[in-house]
Order: sequence, then structure tokens, then C-alpha cells
Amino acid sequence: MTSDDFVPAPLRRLWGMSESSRLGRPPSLDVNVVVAAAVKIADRDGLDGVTLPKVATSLGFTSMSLYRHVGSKDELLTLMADAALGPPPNIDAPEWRGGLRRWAFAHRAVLQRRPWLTRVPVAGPPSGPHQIAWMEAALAIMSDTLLDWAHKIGAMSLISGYVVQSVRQHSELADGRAEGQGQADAERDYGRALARLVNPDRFPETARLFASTLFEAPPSDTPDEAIADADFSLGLELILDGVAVRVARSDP
Amino acid sequence: MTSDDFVPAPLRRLWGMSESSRLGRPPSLDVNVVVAAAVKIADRDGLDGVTLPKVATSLGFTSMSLYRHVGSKDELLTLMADAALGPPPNIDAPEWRGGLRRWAFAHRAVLQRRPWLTRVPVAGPPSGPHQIAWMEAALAIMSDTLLDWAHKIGAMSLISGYVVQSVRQHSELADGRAEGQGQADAERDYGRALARLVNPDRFPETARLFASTLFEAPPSDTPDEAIADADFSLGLELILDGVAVRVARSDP
DNA sequence: AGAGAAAGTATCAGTCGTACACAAATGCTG
DNA sequence: CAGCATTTGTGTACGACTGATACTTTCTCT
Repeated sequence: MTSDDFVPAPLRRLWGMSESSRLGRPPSLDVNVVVAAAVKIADRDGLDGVTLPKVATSLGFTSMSLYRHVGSKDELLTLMADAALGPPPNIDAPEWRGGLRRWAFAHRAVLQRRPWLTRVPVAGPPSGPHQIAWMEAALAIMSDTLLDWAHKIGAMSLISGYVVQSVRQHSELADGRAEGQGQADAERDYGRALARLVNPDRFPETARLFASTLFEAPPSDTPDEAIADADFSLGLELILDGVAVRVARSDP
Repeated sequence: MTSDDFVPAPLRRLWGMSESSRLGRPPSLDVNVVVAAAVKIADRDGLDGVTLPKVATSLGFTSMSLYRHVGSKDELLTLMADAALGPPPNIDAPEWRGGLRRWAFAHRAVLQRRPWLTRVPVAGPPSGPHQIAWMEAALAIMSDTLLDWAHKIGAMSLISGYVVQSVRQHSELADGRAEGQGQADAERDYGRALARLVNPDRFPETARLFASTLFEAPPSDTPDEAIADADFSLGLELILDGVAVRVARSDP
């Protein structure tokens, strides 16, 4: 039966199953070329810079020609996301905790290089080959544990969601920041501006927070990157502590 | 000096500091009315349904009139986000863990009622009065612990990020789902479609996952909501376990 | 009363996504 | 080798959106 191996068109394009109908006019354009061009534009101009006219003219075609290869702009975004994610690194760690940590940092590195990836609307569950490969890598890291599938998936998507959230937040704040201002400076300005609005009677804890040294005194020679790494690690290790509790619980 | 209590216009609008210049033609429109209308449209048509023409005509004005009260569409979104978030519930829990759990569920309930909130691009650090109030509530819950500020903020934003991510994911999947299909059915279909693409040689763990009972056999009389709640709790308790480790560590 | 200031309006340009009908380029069939 | 079905890329068009600029309207204060 053909209905058994029916795969919807978007999935076929994601997995590179070319039609090669060998009939009619041969295509001078294919999905991968279109996606590569779109990714290049996103790298340069951000996700909002990706428009069908721009992608098409960057290839010397008209915008409508793209519709022969991608079903819609949303589908193009999905294809871009999987292509830009790329394959996961090889991680063969002796124990799960170090492995997941490396997985998370690798994931973060990819997103930091292409912050627009964190803004692609997810149109469905992970279904591209690269997304699946990253998932495989995480599952392999946890294969030694006795966690059940629900916990493995839960831990993985928790970490992955944290990575996305964290990178997006930093990149959006960086976008909204005046040029030439470092992260430390921006945080201090933010604290000062809000400190006037936060009434200590209504918001006692928050007022104490703003009065604390958290925003005022970062050792001035610390690079922004180190601060960001520390913030990121704080949350990540918190999650890993939580996973450790479950791992220990399932292996008495 | 006036420069000391200078507050930028977007912040002034967020905090409801009206100008009341008492000169010239009196306004028949104000920020709150505009924001309320925009929120109503978002509730009905989603975030993409919010356009300046639609908001304006729903009030009987022209689109350009909105620019007298809102700096840009992005600013309108920020204002909508804070208005729609609303004030946090009163949570006076005897211990932090139950308190944070209730905080997370309350936050989730708000976002579930207005899924478009999870898609508003965050333009900066939390700065609206309601956002600050939610932050205050979380800090108050943790005030009994000996966590330092960095850990409190880290735990709070981790939980909040998890809530957002989780609700957004579910609502986006629900949007992409064919009508009349429940969550359990959709997950089963997803598993079947991908199972054919996932080569067990390249993706052994993932193949085992798809072959597992995770997607195939949810007890058929379980309502979708219960499944979603269980998924949500799984991740949340994982995070809380992680926080508990830190709380214990800081109080020997 | 009238000057000055602010609110709301009319008009407009520049984009974007995409539906639809068409032209061009090829392999297959006779 | 002719012509036909088939597939690819194009031209044109429409509706919708953001936001600029310059205008009219409607107030208060002098």
C-alpha cells in the first residue's frame, strides 16, 4: 500500500527526499539552495530580514519562484531552522552529568552564533534530521541511567528550553541596548531607572534587590562573556541537580 | 535637577504616569483604552490579529491616532503584555517549595488563558508594574531561604522561563493540530509518521523511544488536560528539586 | 476674542505574502 | 523529428500592514 509510506511534503523536504521526476523543465533551483540563501540572509540581517523577495533576488530569481520549492514562508523557516542547527557534536562522556553539560553548552554555542534561531516559531514537535540527531545525542548520554522515557524526554526538553530561553533573552537585551554599552553597564542603568519606580512599601523585596550589590558592583575587569557564562551555568547546574535527584531515586 | 527623576516615555506609560498637560485639545483616547482594546483583539484573534488599523477601528478611530499614545507597535505589545499579565495572586505559603509551586501554576494559568502572551517578544528586562509584582511575589516566597540574590533571581527566571516555554509549546502544537484531534491522538500520529524516517542504525535510542509505549498507549480515558498537567509537573518538580539542593546547601 | 498647543485625520509611500494565469524548457510518444 | 504533456520560473495583481508628513479640529490660557 502506498498509504503506508506516505510522508507529507514538508517532511519530505526536511529529510531531503528529492522527487527527481525527470519530466518537464529541469529545475535550476532546489530546496537546499533556497534554504542556504535564506540562512545566509538571516545571519546577516536577522530573522526579520528574511523575506521572500530578498531571498529570491539574492539568487537572481523572482519571489514567486520560491513557492515551487517551499510550501510557504513558515515552512521555509522550519527548513532553515533544521539546516542552521546542523549536526550535534560527538559526545561520549563517561557519566551523564558531564555529558548533558557538554550537550547544553554545545547547543548554546550554536544558538549564540545564530541568535535568530531562537526566534523561529516552532511549528511542531522536533522532526528535522538535525533536531532528531541532537535528541539522539541527549538520549544516548542518558542511556546509562535508569530513567524512564518520560523523564529522559522531560530532562532533555527542560535543558533545551532553558538554553533557548537563555540565549534569546540575552540576544534580545543586547538588541535593545544602546551601542557601545556593555552588559554590566546596561544592567546598572536598568537598576537605577527602575529603582525610582519601585516603591519599597509595595515591593519590599524587589526594592532590597535593587539596593543590593547585584547590579551595581560587578568587578569592572570581568568580561561580559564571563558574566553570561556564570549566569547560564547557575541555571544549568540547578537543572542538573534536579536531574541527579531523579537519577538517584530511580537507582536505589 | 530634572535629570534625576527623568523616566523615559515608554516606562512612564507602563507605570501609568499620565501627563495631564491641560493644554490644547483634550484627548478622547488614552493609553489604557488603546491597550485594553488591543488585548481584547489579541484574546479573540491571537497576536497576529493585533494590527494598528484593527485596534483603531474597533475604537472608532483611525490607525494613525494611536501613535499619539503609543510610540510604536512594539511598545504597544509591551504595554499589552503587562496589562494582560495582571496582578499576581496572594501567596503566603509556609515554605518556599509549595509557594513556588503555586506561583508557577498561577503563572501558567494566566498564560493558558492568553496564549498570545507567550509570543510577545520581550523587549527588555521585566519593567512593568505587574511584572515587578510577580517578581516581588516570587522573591517574597523565597525570603525565608538563605539563598543569595543571584540564586533567587536565577531560580525565579528559570521557573518563569519554563512556564512560558511549556505553555507556548503546547499552544503552538495545538494550533498546528488538525481540528478535532486530541493531544493523545496527535502524539500517536506524530510518532508513527516519524518512526518511518528514523533509521534505527543512525538513531538507535530515538528508534527505541518511538517503539516504546510513550506515544502509543495513553490510557484512553485520561483527559488531555491531565496529561499536560503531568508533563508540566514533571519538569517543574525537577527544577524544584534543584532549588532544594541549593537551599539545603546554603543552610547547613 | 484670538493665539497657541495638542489631538485626531487624510493621504501616501514602501513592503510583504501569496493567488493565478501564463511563458519557457524539457523528456516522452508517435 | 514533430508535437504533447509536464514541470519550472515569471508577470501581474490584490489586500494588508507600518509608519511619515502635513493637515484640520478642538480645546485652554492670556
